[in-house]
Amino acid sequence: MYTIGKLARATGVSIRALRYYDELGLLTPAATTETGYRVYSEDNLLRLQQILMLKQLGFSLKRIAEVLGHAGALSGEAAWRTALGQQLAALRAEQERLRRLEQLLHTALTALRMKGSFQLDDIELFVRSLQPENQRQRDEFRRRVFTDDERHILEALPNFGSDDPRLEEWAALLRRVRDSLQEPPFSPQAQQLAAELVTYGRSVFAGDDALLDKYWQQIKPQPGDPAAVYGLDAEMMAYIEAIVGWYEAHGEGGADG
Amino acid sequence: MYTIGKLARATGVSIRALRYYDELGLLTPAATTETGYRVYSEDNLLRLQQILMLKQLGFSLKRIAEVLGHAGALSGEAAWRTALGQQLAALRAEQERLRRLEQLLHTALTALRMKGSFQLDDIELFVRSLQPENQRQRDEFRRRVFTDDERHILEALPNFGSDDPRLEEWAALLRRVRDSLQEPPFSPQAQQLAAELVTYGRSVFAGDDALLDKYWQQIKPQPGDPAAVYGLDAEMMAYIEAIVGWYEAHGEGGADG
DNA sequence: CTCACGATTACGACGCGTGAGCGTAC
DNA sequence: GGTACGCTCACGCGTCGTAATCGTGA
Repeated sequence: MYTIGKLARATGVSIRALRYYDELGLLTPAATTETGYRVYSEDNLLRLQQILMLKQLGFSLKRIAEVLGHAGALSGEAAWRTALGQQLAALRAEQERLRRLEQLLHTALTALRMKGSFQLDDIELFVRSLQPENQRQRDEFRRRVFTDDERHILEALPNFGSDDPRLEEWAALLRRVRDSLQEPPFSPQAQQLAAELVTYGRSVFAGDDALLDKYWQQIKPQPGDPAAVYGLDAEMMAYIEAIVGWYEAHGEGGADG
Repeated sequence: MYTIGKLARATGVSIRALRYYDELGLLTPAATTETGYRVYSEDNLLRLQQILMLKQLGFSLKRIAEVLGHAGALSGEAAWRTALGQQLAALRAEQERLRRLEQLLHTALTALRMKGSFQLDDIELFVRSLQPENQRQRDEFRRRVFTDDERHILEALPNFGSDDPRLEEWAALLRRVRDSLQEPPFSPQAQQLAAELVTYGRSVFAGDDALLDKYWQQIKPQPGDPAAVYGLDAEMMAYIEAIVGWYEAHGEGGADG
């Protein structure tokens, strides 16, 4: 027999919590004194320990009440397994949700690095692009247009929701491009950028210039259309083509397409 | 200029939510008519979009109020980066919490398979064993006692918090052992179990019988002491030694240690 | 006059923490 | 008779959904 205070000390549960469990009907004291004091029995202690265990496992009090039942009997192994399995499934779903949130945050940080600010549109674009349906469409498109080897390289491109360090580099690069849109393509600043863009492109496309070109053509939006790849709207792509074109015609590289 | 209903339709936010944001001071309408109608401006719309964006990213309304400030000005890129970074950190912490919860649930399921029920003790044991300090102690102990090669094998043992399918096998096996504790070691049932235990041990210890023995000696608790490895208390281990001993002396195997 | 739209007020959900104000046990 | 313990309200937290009841606009 325990008073509420003793039970609280014995189990580490607060007195308030014990009264709350009583109020919920989750843990009803075995008896009450004439003066209204709650009196807990050993059975109460056992049930409380089951409650605490399920709480540890992330069950809500309501679920605990369902699982333990009014009687307090553990309803048999199969029922336990079902309850635990459901909890596990719910937990996994929540983890999946958080994983997507994390991708979104990475996206936001990258957008911030690219533009110095970001808007709802940026986020919405990514919420959409993370939908399974869009992923499927994109994959299907890639399967039609690219060979297996090519897709292998494309899938290794820095992924927007990740914390791939190359993303930071790419964001910084694109930001400088955006800040240089007024520069004529032949200016030293623009040509410096062109050189860095070419280097970056080579590195992420594993030196496969032809694939880079093919990909570049595929993602080019119509003027005014939204960017197919974040940060690469028609204006930016046109400018990049201009400076890289000049770079390849006159610059140090002077090489292929 | 929008009435509350138009703004709601334009943004997908419920009227109730807009009124709530007003009440919080998070989104105050630009004006109010004499009759009390809220009137929203284009600036209000922009601010609402920022609010929605941050909500997408998992910010609480209170955090949003802090980040956006009373003025509504975005406080500069660095401040944004800080806010997003903090949110990312919080998100990661939450993910880590859920990962541990998942391990706990796996543990509970395994305990259930082993014993047909489980208690707070079972869970507490694992809560403790998942503490970083205990992990460190165990690692240190293993470094003292086992060679690098041996530790390589030990680390590949089925891990309790995982969903390694071998765990299921192990749990089922141990449960049958527990149910057979009354059987004499030479009974066919006990000998069948011994054979399966030996097979299982060989498979998870990559055939290294000597290491299996060494490990077995290390985890053997004093009689009455709690099990060092879940499910392997002194009684169980003594019984397993008895049946496997008989098996190796008289059974089909008839082999080493 | 109607009828969609606006307003305010308040309860509910979750799991208690934290008082306030009072009676009880030792 | 002190004081540690118990009791019952009741607010607060976060984010609205869901009435209920009433006034306004076209």
